[in-house]
Amino acid sequence: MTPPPEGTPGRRPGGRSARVRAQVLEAVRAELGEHGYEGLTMEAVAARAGVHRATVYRRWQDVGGLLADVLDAAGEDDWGPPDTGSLLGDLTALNEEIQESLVVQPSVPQALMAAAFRSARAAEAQQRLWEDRYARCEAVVERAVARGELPPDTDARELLIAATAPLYHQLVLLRTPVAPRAAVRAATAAALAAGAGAFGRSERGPAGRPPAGGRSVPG
Amino acid sequence: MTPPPEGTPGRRPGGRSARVRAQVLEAVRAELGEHGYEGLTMEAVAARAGVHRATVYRRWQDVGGLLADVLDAAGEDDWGPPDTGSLLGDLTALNEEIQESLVVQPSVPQALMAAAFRSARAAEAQQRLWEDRYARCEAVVERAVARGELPPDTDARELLIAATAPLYHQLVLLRTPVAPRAAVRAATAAALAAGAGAFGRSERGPAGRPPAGGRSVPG
DNA sequence: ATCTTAAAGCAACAGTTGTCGCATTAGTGG
DNA sequence: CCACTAATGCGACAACTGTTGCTTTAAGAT
Repeated sequence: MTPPPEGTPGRRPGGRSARVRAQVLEAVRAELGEHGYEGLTMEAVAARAGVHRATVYRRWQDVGGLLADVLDAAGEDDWGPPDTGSLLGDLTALNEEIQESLVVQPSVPQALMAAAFRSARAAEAQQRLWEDRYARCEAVVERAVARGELPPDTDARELLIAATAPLYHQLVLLRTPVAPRAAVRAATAAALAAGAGAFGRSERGPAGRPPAGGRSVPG
Repeated sequence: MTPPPEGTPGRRPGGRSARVRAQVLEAVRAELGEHGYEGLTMEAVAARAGVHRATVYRRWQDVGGLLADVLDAAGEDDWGPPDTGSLLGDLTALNEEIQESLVVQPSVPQALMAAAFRSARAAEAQQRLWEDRYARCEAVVERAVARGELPPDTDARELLIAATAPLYHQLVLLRTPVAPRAAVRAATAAALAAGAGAFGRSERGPAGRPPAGGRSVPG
């Protein structure tokens, strides 16, 4: 979050302010990568950024503010979901990406989730990021529907959550090591349920129609 | 966690120590209920328990230690999963319990999960609690298998995680309001996938019936 | 170039947090 | 009832955290 709204007249988005912001955000990421969330202090960030403590406090208030800014910056990339040609392939690849980002130690995403518990501002930023990511992933479902792999009234969000939630649950909440094939397993289960109409938008459960096309599982 | 192992000779588990512990743990729960996790300070807990600050620091070290003790105490109850007579009913009822405990504000379970991010000791205690709860829930799957609702080689833990993860994901991580029928939806999807053999312990995916339609995925 | 003024630097300060040595209390065993 | 000592109470203290007023720097405009 850039405290001074960038467009306001009288502001100075150029030169130093921008430089300081970049230095500080970079320092935050570096500290997160080295010491994780617990090790993240305003003091260390300021020192690493080569900036005075008071400056960091004034612009970002607290650790939550710093992370909120990092989160917002993270949402500005051009990430898109994998496109492998099949629903199961897409979901599996997506899960593998998720798994990879969560198992590295220390994991920046993990740290950001932790931060969301401590700071309301970080929580809001985190929510925006989730929303953005899941929205982009809806393309996966739309393609599957277009291919005839899924019923047209499939609730994309619900399917995506069902597919990805187990990995987050185990790696973030349960903190359990996951089996190597966990990504495929979760993707398979979700795809299977979706094919059977479990995520139809109509209030009725699994539709009466037979699961359309698509092999349900790889070899 | 009770720092002095209860059985050690020379210790004094009776009278005052036990009383102080009870007062402090009760104070922690009360503070959690009133101010949530962020509002939980050693100072406030000590004051509420009518105990000196130094005592709390000495016995529990930090906030994480306090919550670890609360978590361990929580695992000593006689909770068991619902038994409704069907797999879908059990999973749905379970999800509704979960949902209920997570939506009340402030939610003690949420606070405990938040704590697990901050303190290694709390994280370990949390892990023990999860393990205990999921282990107890395996009864649900065993009953379903006995009824013939599920293939005998169903991996109970995987099924349970698939069924419950979406709710945790939305309520804890995404912090999104969930549809009233979310509990049933997630339970249905998991039960459906499980019935099709998606959680079989053999390495092959869904077993039993051939993939419906048999059409190959374009790609 | 020069002026104006956001924004950063600086240092002193108050509030909070965690630690420590010592005095006091109260279980426990004789 | 008494002696022993683990555990708590107490208060002083250092370290850390965040705030504030003032000074200095440098971006942007004339």
